[in-house]
Amino acid sequence: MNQSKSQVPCADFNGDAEKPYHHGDLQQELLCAAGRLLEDSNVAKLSMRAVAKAVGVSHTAPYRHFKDKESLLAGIAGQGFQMLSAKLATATASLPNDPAGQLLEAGYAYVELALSHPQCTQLMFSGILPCDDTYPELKSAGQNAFQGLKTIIEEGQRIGIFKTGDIELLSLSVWSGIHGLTLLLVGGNLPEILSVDFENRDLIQSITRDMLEGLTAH
Amino acid sequence: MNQSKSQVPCADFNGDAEKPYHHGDLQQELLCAAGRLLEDSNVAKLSMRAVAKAVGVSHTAPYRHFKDKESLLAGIAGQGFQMLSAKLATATASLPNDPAGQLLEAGYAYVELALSHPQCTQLMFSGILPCDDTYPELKSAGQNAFQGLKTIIEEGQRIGIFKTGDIELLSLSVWSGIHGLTLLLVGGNLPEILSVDFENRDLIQSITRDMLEGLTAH
DNA sequence: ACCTGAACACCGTTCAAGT
DNA sequence: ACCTGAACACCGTTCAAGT
Repeated sequence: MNQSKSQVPCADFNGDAEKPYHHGDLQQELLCAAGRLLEDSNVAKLSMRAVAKAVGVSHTAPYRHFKDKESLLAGIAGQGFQMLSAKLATATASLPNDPAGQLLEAGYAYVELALSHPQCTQLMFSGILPCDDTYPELKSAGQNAFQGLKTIIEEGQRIGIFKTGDIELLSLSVWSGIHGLTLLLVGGNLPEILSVDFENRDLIQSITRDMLEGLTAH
Repeated sequence: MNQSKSQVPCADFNGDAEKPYHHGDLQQELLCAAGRLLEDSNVAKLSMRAVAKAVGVSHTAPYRHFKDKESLLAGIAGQGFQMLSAKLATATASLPNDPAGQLLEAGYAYVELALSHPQCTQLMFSGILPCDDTYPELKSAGQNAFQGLKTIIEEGQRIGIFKTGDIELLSLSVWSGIHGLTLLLVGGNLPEILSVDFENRDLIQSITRDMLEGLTAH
C-alpha cells in the first residue's frame, strides 16, 4: 500500500521532466505530500523538512506558502473536513425521505473516512489546531460538516419521525455518538475493551439503533 | 539564552545538601512534572529535556526510568485512566440504585476530568500510544475505566429500567456518546459549531436524556 | 516572485565515563 | 545503581543571497 518513503530504488525517472526553478503548484503539492506522509506515521513525527524533500524542494521553500508547521497542518485538516462534508452529503442524498436510514449511512461514511485517514482524523479533532478565526477555512469546513447532520435531524422532525427539540442539541447528541465511536475505533481503543471482535458495520448499526430507540426499557 | 549552568542567580539555598546524587523517587517526580508541563502546552511540544530540567536533573537521566519518550507518555496516560476510573467509581457510588442518575453523574465526571486535564485526555485517546500489550498498565487502566460504565448498565438491566441486550454493546453506545461530547468539548470544536453558548452541564444533561429516551418520536 | 544554503537554537537518544 | 557530558542526527524557523 504505502511504502513510498522507505526507499526509492528507481528514482531516475525525472530525467525527462526538467524541474523548472518555479514550481507548478507547490502549495497544493506540499499539502498533498504532507497528507500522505502524515498517514505514514503520525502528526508528532511529520516534519516540514520531510515534506519539502518529498516534493523535491529545499527545506525552506514551504515557508513561502505556509507561515509555519501549524498552518500546514491546518491545511490538511481543512481538506479532511471538506471530504467529510462531501461524504455526508452523498450519504444523505442516497436515501431521500428516510432520515433514520440517512443517520446510519452518515455513520458509515464518518467511520469509513476516519479509518481511511486516521491520522488526519486525529488531527482534525486533536485541539492542536485552534478552532477560532485563526484558520477561517478550517472553521467553515467544520461548520459545513456539522450542517450535514443538522439537515438530517431537521428533515426527520419535519416528517414527524424524530422527536421535537432544539435541532442543534439533538444533532450534537447524534454527532457525539458517532464521533465518539469513530475516535475510539481510530484510536484503537476498542479491541482491548470489547471481549468480542465485532465488525465495524455492526457497531455502527448497534449504536445508531440505540440512538434512535434509547436505552430505557418499555 | 543558553547559560544553562554558568550561573544561577540565587542557587545557594542548597547548602544543607538537599539534593543528593541519588534522587528520591525520580520516576514519580518525572511523571508528575511531565503531566504538569504537558498541560502547559501540548503533547507535540512536550520535551524530554524540558521535563528533566523541570525536576533539576540532567537531560539523560530520564532514560534510566523510561525507555523513551513514548514510554513516559504512556505513564502519563495511565495515570489519566486511573483518575478516570476513580472518578467514575465515586460517581456511581454516590447514587446507589439509580443507574439513570449514575449515567448522568458519570457524564459529569468524565467531562470534568477531561476539561481539567485536556492535554492528557487527548493523549489518552490520540492513538499515539499503542493500546496493545506494549504498556500493560495502560491497557488495564483503560479496561477498568470501561468496566465502570458496564457496571452501571448491568445494574440498570438487573432492576429492569434499561432495555435488554449485549452489555458491552450498550455500554459502548453510552460511552461513545459521552466520549464524543467530551472530546468535542476538549478539542474546542463546539463554540464554532453551536450558535448558542450552552453550559457544559446542560449539554451533558441533554445528551444523557437523549441517550435514555432515544431520538424517535412516540 | 520564488527558491536556496548557511545558520541558530532546539530536539531524542546513545554511550563512555564519573560518583 | 544511578547520574552526567559530549556527541550524533535530526528538527522548525529566519534571513541574506541567488534566479
